[in-house]
Amino acid sequence: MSSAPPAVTRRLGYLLKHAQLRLAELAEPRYAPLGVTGRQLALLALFGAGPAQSQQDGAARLGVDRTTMVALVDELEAKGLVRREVAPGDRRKRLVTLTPEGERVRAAGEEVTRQAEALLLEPLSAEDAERLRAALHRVVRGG
Amino acid sequence: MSSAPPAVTRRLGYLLKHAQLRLAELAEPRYAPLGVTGRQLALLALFGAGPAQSQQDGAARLGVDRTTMVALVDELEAKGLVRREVAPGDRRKRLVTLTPEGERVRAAGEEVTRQAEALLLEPLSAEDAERLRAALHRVVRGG
DNA sequence: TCCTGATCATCAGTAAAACTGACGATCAGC
DNA sequence: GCTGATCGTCAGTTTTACTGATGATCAGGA
Repeated sequence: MSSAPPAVTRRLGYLLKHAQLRLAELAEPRYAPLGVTGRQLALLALFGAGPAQSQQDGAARLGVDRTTMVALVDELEAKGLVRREVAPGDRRKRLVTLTPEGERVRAAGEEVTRQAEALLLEPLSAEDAERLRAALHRVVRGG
Repeated sequence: MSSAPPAVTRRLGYLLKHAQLRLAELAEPRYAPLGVTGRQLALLALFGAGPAQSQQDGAARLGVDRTTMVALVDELEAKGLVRREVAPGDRRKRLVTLTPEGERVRAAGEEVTRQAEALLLEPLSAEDAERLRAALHRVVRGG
C-alpha cells in the first residue's frame, strides 16, 4: 500500500477541530454553574486583564467580528458582569470593565479553565504539555 | 503583579481556535481553484481512504451531525465527485465512493493540504512539528 | 473656524451552519 | 410475522456570524 492516502485523523485541521471539541466538552459543563458560557468567560478574561480596552481592540485581539462583540458585551452587561464606560479622551470608544461580580466570575472561570485544560492534556507529560502550548503559540503568532 | 490573570493568548481554547483559523486562511484560497471547500475535501479524504464507509460511519468519524452529512454528500454528488451506492448486505446503508473525478480532486486537495500545513508549521522545526502533531493526536484520542 | 475623511459602536437584515423531531425503509432477534 | 432499533432523509427551527448602513466623534488641513 505505497500510495495509501494519509488517514484523515492525521490532518492538522481534523486534529485542531477535535481537540477544541474535546476541550469544550470538558469545560462547558463546568462553566454552566457560573451562569456563563465559555465565550463569555473568554471576554471576561480578556477585559479583566491589563488596562481597560475598547470593544474593538478586544474584538481584534479575540478574532471575533466587531458586531459579534457588541452582542457579547450586551449579554455580559445584562448579567451585570461588565460595564461600558465612555473612554476618557475619545468619546467614540467604550471601555469595557468588570464589575466586582464580573471579577468574581472571571476568577472562578479561570480556575475551571485550568482544570479542563489539565484534563485534556492528561495523556501528555507536563513537559510535552508545555511544548504543545509553546508550539501552538509560535504557530499562531506566525513566527 | 503576583495575581495578574494569565494572558488570554495562553489559553488552549484561544490557541486551538486561532491555529485553526490561520490554517483555514492558508488553505481555503488554494482549495478554491479545485471548486471545493475544505469541508468537502475532508469528506473526499475520508471516503477515499480505506474500505467504503456508510454515511453515518463517516459522520461519526468526522464529528459532524448525521443530517449535516446528508447535505455534504448531496453537494459532492451534485458536483459528480462521489456516488451513493446501496450497501450490499444492508440496504439501509449508503456507501459513499469516489468517482474518478472525485479521486482526482482528492489527490490534488491532499497536495494543497500538505502545502498549507507546511506553511502553518513553518515557524517550527521538523521535529517540533511532528511532536505537535503527535501530541494533538494523543490528546484527541483521549489517552 | 469649518470641512473632509476616518474610526467607533450600533443596528437591521441576511446568509450560513448546525441541530430537533419526524418519517419511511430496512434490519436483527424473538 | 412482530417488535424494537438503525439508516438516511426532510422540514423547520435555532444559532451564529457577516454585510451594509447610520450617527457620533475625532484628527487634520484649508
